[in-house]
Amino acid sequence: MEATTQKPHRGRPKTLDRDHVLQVAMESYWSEGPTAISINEICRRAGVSKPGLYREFGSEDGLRRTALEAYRDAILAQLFEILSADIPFNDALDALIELALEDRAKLGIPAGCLLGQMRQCRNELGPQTNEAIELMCKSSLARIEDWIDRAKKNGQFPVEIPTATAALYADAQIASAIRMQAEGVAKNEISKCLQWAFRGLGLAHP
Amino acid sequence: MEATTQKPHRGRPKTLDRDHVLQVAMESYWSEGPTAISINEICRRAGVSKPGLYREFGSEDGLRRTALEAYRDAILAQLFEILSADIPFNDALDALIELALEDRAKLGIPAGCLLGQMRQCRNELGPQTNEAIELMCKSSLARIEDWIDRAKKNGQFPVEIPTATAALYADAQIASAIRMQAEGVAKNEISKCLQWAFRGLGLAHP
DNA sequence: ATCATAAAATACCAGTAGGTACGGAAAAAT
DNA sequence: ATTTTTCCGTACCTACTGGTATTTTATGAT
Repeated sequence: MEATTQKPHRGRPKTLDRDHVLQVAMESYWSEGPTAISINEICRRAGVSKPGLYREFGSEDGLRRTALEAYRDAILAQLFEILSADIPFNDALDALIELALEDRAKLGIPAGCLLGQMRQCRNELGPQTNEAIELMCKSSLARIEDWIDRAKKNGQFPVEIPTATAALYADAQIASAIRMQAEGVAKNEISKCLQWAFRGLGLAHP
Repeated sequence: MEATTQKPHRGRPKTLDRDHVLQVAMESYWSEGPTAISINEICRRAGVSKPGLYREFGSEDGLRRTALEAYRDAILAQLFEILSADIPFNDALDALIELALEDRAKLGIPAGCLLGQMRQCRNELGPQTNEAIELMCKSSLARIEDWIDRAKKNGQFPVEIPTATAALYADAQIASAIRMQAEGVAKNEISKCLQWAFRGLGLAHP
């Protein structure tokens, strides 16, 4: 890449706000389901014309993929940060739980997890989106594995538990908590569930 | 109800095979997603005309609701049977795990859980379907609670754990296992996850 | 001033969605 | 034989889907 955001200084200047469209698309897919919103509706909500959107993202598949990448950068990044932080395992676990259970309404962001939603209707999504989903799932899992391996080295996680399976387990538990939260289950109940879940791994968690 | 399946003995005899249509609809919704299949496609697959289908089920919402009820009677019934069986808690747990992890491909039935799928895209479904979903979720949860309460009485489950939350937890764990299975995770890995999950409740499970 | 370029948006495309009006056909009742 | 009742399916409706051809407009380069 030589000149990414460089102005091409020729032709009609573009007025389409790419980031705004992406924000609208991400929130729409996130809050109402990745297959529940049409391109037309996104254009309406973002205040852009359809050809404009197609010029920018190529296709519905391209838009969904890019929206998912925006979700990764805006939301999943927080998760990744906790996972890679150099802090005690239990502290990270607490931070993860706090992140998963934060009050979405108060923050003005949708409930649930866009990646989780897309993961569950992969067959309804295009190849680009599917590729992005797979990449992100693998990346997330790898980060969790790395997190667990580091904890093992520091004697904060039982070494006899296979890392890969434990990562799968942790991922599932967090996803489960987020899903419960999106369904309206009380925060303290979800908290209890997470405690039980991680106690099963043989951790001493207050 | 006085004459439910009684032949009305008048007018043109119906040729539409209601059960066949329901079977097709259930499997289609189940394997490809409750919002991924159109009425037209179901008609094609079932070999019935659209007005015929509408005569029988009233609307798409009605068909989805009825298909979900068929799923309850055909599939969830097995779960309910285990939950209400008069057997030791750990035996029931084993049976549940076995049911959740049975080889779907070998049985010729789709992976995943139709109720779980519908639960997660409720906002895309109609009022009838939503009502059925809520009823089934509540009913399932009540059966799990009853199961746990019986185990408590027999000293097979720690009484200090609140039944309602434990039921929520158990439900989430089973759903999680089914989801993992549908994603292609190896059976023994899911089995390990379930072991950890239920060990967290303080049960002595081999 | 003119030309090349790139982005704008209207208006359109074929296909399909959920849903129905309607005339025909098969049975029982008259 | 005719009527009544019920179900059949073709053909159609409007609305909307993802996607695009086309013309207009705004800029920099000549």
